[in-house]
Amino acid sequence: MRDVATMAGVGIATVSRVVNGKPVTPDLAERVKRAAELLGYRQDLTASSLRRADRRTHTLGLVLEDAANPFSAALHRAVEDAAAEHGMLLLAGSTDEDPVRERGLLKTFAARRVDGLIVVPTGQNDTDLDAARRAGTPVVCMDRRTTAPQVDAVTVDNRAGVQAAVKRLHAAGHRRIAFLGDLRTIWTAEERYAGFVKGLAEAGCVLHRSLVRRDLHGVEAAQEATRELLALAHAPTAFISGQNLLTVGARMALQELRLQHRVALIGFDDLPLAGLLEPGISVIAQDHAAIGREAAGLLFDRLDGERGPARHRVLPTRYLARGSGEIPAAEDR
Amino acid sequence: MRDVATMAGVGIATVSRVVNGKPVTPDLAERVKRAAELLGYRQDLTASSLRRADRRTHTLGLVLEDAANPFSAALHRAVEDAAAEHGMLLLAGSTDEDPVRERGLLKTFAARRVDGLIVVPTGQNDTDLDAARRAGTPVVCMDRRTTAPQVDAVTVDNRAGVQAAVKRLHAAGHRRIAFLGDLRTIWTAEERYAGFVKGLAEAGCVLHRSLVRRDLHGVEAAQEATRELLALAHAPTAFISGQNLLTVGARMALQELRLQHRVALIGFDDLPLAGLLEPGISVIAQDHAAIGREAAGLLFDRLDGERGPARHRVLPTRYLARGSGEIPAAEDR
DNA sequence: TTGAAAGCGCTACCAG
DNA sequence: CTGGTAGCGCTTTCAA
Repeated sequence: MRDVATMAGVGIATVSRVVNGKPVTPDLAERVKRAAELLGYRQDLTASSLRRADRRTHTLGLVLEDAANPFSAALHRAVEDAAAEHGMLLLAGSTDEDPVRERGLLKTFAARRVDGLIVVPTGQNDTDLDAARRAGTPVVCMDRRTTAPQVDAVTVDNRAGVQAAVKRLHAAGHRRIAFLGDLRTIWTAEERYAGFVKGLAEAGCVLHRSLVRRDLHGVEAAQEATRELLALAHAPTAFISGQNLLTVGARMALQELRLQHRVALIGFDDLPLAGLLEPGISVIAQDHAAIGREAAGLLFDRLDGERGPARHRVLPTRYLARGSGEIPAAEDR
Repeated sequence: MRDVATMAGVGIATVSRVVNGKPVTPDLAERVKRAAELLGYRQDLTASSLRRADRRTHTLGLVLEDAANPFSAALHRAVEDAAAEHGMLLLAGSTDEDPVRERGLLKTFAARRVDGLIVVPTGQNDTDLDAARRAGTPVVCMDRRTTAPQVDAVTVDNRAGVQAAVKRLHAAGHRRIAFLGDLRTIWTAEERYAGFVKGLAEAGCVLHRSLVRRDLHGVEAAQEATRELLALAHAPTAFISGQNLLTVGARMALQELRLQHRVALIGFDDLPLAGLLEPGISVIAQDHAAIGREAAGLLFDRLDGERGPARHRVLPTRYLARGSGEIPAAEDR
């Protein structure tokens, strides 16, 4: 920049003004631009934000469960688009539900002075989230809640979604409904299970503890659990799966045993291609784009100075009937 | 940091040494740490990299086609893991195949002084990639090649993959094979088409221009094209689809017409759940993790000082027979 | 081993 | 409107 100033025969401050589009005599501006071009000048945003009064880096930190999971990917893209509208870029990282990794990400994001954080929290690090916020970095939780104060969250109505699904299954005659749940440390896993319990209770249906399998993580765990449940003397006639990979595992087990047309299955969160299966997988779908957009919105509020207590936006789920959730209970069994 | 120094009664340089783990008398180090703790000191990596001799930001720029696409997501995660091993973080953005967006991303990544770039290039910005490299930022292309010099690339053997698929279909009696291709600006789309042409030629099979549909982008375009092809007087008995979303669209059209068991389909790139469909979708699969890992490896080489000409790593594809590619040609038609 | 001081590239302030 | 100058938080000489 100094070189550009020298070459253009102007002060260094003028170059800065030109680069930042502040009012400068056209003649000078032209000279500066030419010099910048000739010298191959490249603006340095890191130095700029260091000196700038607001110290903004125009960077957001995004903490996901696993960037490779289609669910996380959809959130990522939604946040990216919202961020781009505000001229912000995303630093992203995956936790794999490991609080140590989460902590590491939060720390390095903080050290890089991100303007804000959007986090899918593991649920075992609430103090770190609070610490980040106290240090001046607004934090918004996405997909899950947290207990940290002044940390906003946007989630879907997990309980209501599962509850409605249970009612449907009950109405179709199912009395032995199994539940597959993700790690109990995950907020949504607990919420969805709560919805399951509530749904059964409202339907006046018995909750068979032997048909509940929680703390399952990943396709294979669900597949194995489903196999085991189906081998039971009084096997379930329907399954509710609390996460997308678990749904895949459950369906794989069902197809292994050629039971996909006889045993009902409703999954939480949609899957690509779910509609092309025979029968299609019925799901409790969430609007990923809306979740990400809303989370970004809450964050930008905070960046604009909002100082109130934690806000919690709850988005509705939508049931997509594709067949697997519409299988009636077999007469006997 | 100055405050910490004052409080600990040491020089500011000593605090820097402690923070960076350089040798300091244990007694002093202890005092510094305590002061830092008390004052809630948080390291500022942006300022640090500004002053540091190597000027490294420990940040990589990742330019994807669409962060929400499972393919991009898998690459993202693979690169993230490799980056994390080297203590690097990822700035990521999507181009949607728009060279203007790509250019914008490259520019802002450069302004943020990323240490290196891993790019899935739109193919319409090769000069910008070269410009980045000339400015001192090593660039590696992932999934696609580029003509820019000294820009490494890691791709799969697209031609060989499609070629082998064509041969399989031909051996199964297919003589009217359709091809669905993505935007022709995309390098892989052209390569895959080249493989299609070569495969037909080697099999001594006629290339029916009317069965080739290129420049398709997204599920719906492929669905519509597939419908049209199937409505032809001499409809194809088999389809090869050159991209994952196109495969989905093709399969949707096939199922609409209940032809999924009669018309063969082979897709390029695997899809989640593809194995659960009836029939399963046979695909030419690529190892996303390997692609990402390899790309990161090439980049770290460059960061370690490698100055040679562009290197191009070609990874093999693997054919996954799941049924849809094993459907023989109907006797008549 | 330590501390003082210079300065990374930039913006903010102030005097002209 | 413009240029000089101070200084963002840090690392790196360099001398003690």
